[in-house]
Amino acid sequence: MNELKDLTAAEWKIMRIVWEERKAMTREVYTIAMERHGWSPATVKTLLRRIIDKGYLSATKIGNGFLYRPAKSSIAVVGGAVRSLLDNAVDGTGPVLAQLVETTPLSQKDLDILQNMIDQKRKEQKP
Amino acid sequence: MNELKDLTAAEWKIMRIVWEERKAMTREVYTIAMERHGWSPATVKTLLRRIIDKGYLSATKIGNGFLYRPAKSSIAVVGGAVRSLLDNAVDGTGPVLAQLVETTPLSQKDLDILQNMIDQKRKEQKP
DNA sequence: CCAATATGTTGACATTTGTAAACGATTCGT
DNA sequence: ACGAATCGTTTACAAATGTCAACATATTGG
Repeated sequence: MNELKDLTAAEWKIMRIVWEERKAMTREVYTIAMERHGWSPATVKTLLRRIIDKGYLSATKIGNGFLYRPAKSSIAVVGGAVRSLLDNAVDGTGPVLAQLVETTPLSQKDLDILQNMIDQKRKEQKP
Repeated sequence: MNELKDLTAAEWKIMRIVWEERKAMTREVYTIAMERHGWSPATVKTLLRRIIDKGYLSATKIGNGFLYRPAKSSIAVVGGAVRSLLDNAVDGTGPVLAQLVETTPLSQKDLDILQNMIDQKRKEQKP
């Protein structure tokens, strides 16, 4: 319902940290962001606030500050972003997905999952 | 070699038009952009110049103006953008790809292409 | 050849994004 | 209870992006 504004490049990096930690306080986030991107605590604080505003993180007050947790799974958000990019694929999503599968390292298990997904899709299409 | 700067949202829309037309002059592009997004010719001109600067379009002078053509295929550019997004998928690319296949409408042909890609991947993995 | 038309270029301006310091409120250690 | 450490909030500012008008120039129809 709520129109989610897209994440910016810097915001993605912060989201990734929170997704990895599953939940984290400001301190945790900016410690990691410091090592990983050399960002100052102030920068991280600003980004966290903006992400909250966009609705990708939820925060609950704990003691001094907040505990942040993802408002949506990374699969959902990344998947959504990718899907919106795929709309730019003039030659169709098929070829792009193929190129992706081709150039991405996938485990045997990943391949099985994809295989199943495709088989199922096929059935649904022939009722 | 040349570090391509990312396209912005508005630039993607212009690129899509040129990819569709395969080649086009300014007039063509902004006529379509006008219908599709309500953009003024001036806006389109600016965007075209910026995209040229970023290296996603090449232009050859023809008569009064320029003939633009994509410097790279949409599959390559879109694929690249998607791959870079997938790096944000904490849970692994496998699940995201699965979710994508699941939620994207795919033609029978698309499914075949994917099927092939997967079969091939499997072979490569069992030497 | 000249007026009408179409193009590229330049300049502009509001908004968003990247990056961060400073300040005031809050909490914690002792 | 009080000073030290921490947090969130406010403010700032340069760069990038979204949008576009004006102008000088090139092209073309008559």
